[in-house]
Amino acid sequence: MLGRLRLRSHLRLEDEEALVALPHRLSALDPGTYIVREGDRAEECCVLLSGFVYRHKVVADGARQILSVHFDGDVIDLQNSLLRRADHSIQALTRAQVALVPRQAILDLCERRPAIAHALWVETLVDASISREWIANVGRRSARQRIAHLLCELALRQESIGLCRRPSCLWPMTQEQVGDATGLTSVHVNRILQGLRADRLISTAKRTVTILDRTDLQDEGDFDPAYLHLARKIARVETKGQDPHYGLAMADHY
Amino acid sequence: MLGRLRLRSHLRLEDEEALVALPHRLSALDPGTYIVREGDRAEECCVLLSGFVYRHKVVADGARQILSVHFDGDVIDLQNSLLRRADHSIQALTRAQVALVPRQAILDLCERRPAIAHALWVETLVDASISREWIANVGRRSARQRIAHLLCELALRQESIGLCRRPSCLWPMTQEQVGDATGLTSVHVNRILQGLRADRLISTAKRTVTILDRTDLQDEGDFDPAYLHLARKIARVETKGQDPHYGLAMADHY
DNA sequence: TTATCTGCCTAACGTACGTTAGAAGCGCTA
DNA sequence: TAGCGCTTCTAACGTACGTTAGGCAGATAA
Repeated sequence: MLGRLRLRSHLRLEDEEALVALPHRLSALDPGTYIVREGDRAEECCVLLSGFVYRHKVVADGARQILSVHFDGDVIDLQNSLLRRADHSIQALTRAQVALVPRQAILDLCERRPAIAHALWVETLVDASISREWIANVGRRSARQRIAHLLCELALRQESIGLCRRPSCLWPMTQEQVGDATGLTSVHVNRILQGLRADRLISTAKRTVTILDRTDLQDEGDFDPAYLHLARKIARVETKGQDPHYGLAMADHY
Repeated sequence: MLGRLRLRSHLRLEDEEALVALPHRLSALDPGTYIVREGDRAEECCVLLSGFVYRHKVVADGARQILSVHFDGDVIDLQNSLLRRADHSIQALTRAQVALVPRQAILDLCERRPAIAHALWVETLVDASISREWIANVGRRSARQRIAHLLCELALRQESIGLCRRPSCLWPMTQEQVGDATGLTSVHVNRILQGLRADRLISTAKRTVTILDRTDLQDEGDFDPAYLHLARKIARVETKGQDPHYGLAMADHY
């Protein structure tokens, strides 16, 4: 189960056993629960087993900025646990299950097994790459582009781990949360989403989006998946429009 | 000289010698020169010895978003060289000197010396932390806050490595570049800078800013230096208002 | 000196967003 | 079935920005 932390680096030896053997405790979280609060000194590192969580910061006037959204298998706070003082909060978006690993255990493991250190490092680099794309998204794109881009990212990331099947994906965010992720207000998010629906780009059902025209939506959102550093295989599948369980990722980096 | 890559992690043993011994070649760059272009497959990793560089992305309509600004001692593309395919460009802002290290040499060194791997990892984590702060800056703060925040960040980071002395710091960016970093237009940047000058918060001379009231500017910009993960020593000096050469950093994470 | 460039600055005008406030719908629970 | 809370949606109005289009000053060069 913990092995599901699916390190994407396919440098997988019997290092995997060492990972599964890490001491940890499981925890189930209700929506809205804080996993880490800005300013905390984290002693444990958190691996997300199921559900959605997001990171966020709060600025001067109380406005919130969502920094990233995570789901099954993501290691969600290497950042906070290695740098010690958390510079942002992490909160459950849906009901979620996490495994908490003592940070020292991870550090020791990294020291003993360079391959694992490398794999985790790569995870944080991809995470940073996504952050950079978000800077560009929020800084230089129109509201419609921002939301289309976010939709494409979440859909593709979910597909890459087999969390959803092709035209549809999970979309547990409220419009207010979408606004917090894109630097908009919920009112404006509503306007834009209606526009995307009217233009037959997406349709929404309860906690789910269906992307009616992938190519068009990617164009609308100026979305180029390169920044996700997914495997070539995924990219190929994408163009062929098949519908398997993907279950792999990350081949670009070696 | 290369030893100046001053890894901030003060976990410094004779690992330092191994770092200095890395094979590398030096290169001098004119302003505007590209070090890496989005989409490149980088074979070398770049350490900035002197001068300013910035990372950026270009979005659909040709607008540019600056993602970060770097100066002396920063390792500026671990990201691009470890993930192989560059997801953003890196460009010289001023005349600059860089050392180029073959990426394989770095990987080998990391494998042999976990302490170095750890130190570099921490660098990338701090880099990611700064990116997250920029998301919040660009997504949820007003134009005035964004610019004040950027000023505070660059000033403090320069001080932390002894690049400038207290009230003033280097400011080699044009107003257009400030706009590209904050998601604004150069016209509006000009308006805001004039406002900050009128309010006696800053004054500018050629390629230099003087921060007339640090506390006020930090308040204006909603700036809390925690996300830079600098040493406690710096934070202390800051409140006492002394004026030494700082020359250290990064103590939070162990 | 004039020429050219780049960066700074100004002004008039336009608009993609935000703000406020509330209604309508949808699931809970009782 | 009523009641509650949350989310979606609507509408009128306001504004912090962007856009366009220059003019001006300081550098560098011929």
